[in-house]
Amino acid sequence: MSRTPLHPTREQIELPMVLDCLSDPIRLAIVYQLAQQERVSSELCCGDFNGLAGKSNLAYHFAKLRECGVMQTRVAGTNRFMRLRREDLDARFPGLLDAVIKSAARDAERLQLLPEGEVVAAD
Amino acid sequence: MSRTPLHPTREQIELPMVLDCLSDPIRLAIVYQLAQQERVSSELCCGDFNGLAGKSNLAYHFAKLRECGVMQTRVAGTNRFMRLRREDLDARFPGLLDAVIKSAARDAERLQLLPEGEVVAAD
DNA sequence: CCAATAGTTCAATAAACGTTGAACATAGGG
DNA sequence: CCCTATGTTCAACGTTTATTGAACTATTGG
Repeated sequence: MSRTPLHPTREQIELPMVLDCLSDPIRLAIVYQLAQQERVSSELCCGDFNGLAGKSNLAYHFAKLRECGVMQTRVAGTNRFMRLRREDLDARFPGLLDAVIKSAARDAERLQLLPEGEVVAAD
Repeated sequence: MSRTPLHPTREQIELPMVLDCLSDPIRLAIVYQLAQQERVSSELCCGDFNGLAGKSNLAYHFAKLRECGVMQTRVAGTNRFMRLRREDLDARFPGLLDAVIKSAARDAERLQLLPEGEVVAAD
């Protein structure tokens, strides 16, 4: 349980897999929160998403996001820190991630993107 | 079988549904071919996609693309003509469709986007 | 060393999905 | 009016998916 898990190389990232990842509401919320976090260039760990679903369900979605190349996991002690693979995604699919995040942000309430009554500063 | 089928309004189009639509290789290929056709501002009918899958399978995917608001179907005689709902999609999710189409175009071979050995002129 | 914390893995379940072929509906041409 | 071409609908199927709780692993702090 200790080694950092496997991630696909940039070239192995496939468009349909990424779109499928982003099409799930829970995974979209995870990605959205990771994107918010990019602004302060820091990472989030599993526990930060506990509002979205149960632990084992989250682990399932994390694995999918990892396997599809959407995010990266770094192991540190008992924590896993994750971040978007922004560079790789932008290189493979220019403009895609931004379009998805922006579209999601517009529909944030409808999509229940934030766990509790969290508020995000406007751009 | 004669009336033009139901389509969601622009506002009813949901991001996760659209992403899910585009995440299926056959549907992505359909959308890709429709996007190519936009250049000559004309439509395609069901038969034009026969290279991608069997008829009933295609009908299934067409229905999904319609229900999710990705494309529109117009009935004319024994034919159904379809086109992308470009304006609606661009209004709801700016830049998304273009990013997907462009990314798909880059990986056209890998994704087997064109039925037979078809060739598309470069941009 | 023990207990608590942080996550993963596994097995089980129900629902959704993609694919198939057969039957059906409709319109148009001889 | 029939025959054909074009698509849709339906039932069946096997597969994949998301979700759950329980068991497990690993690390840290006392």
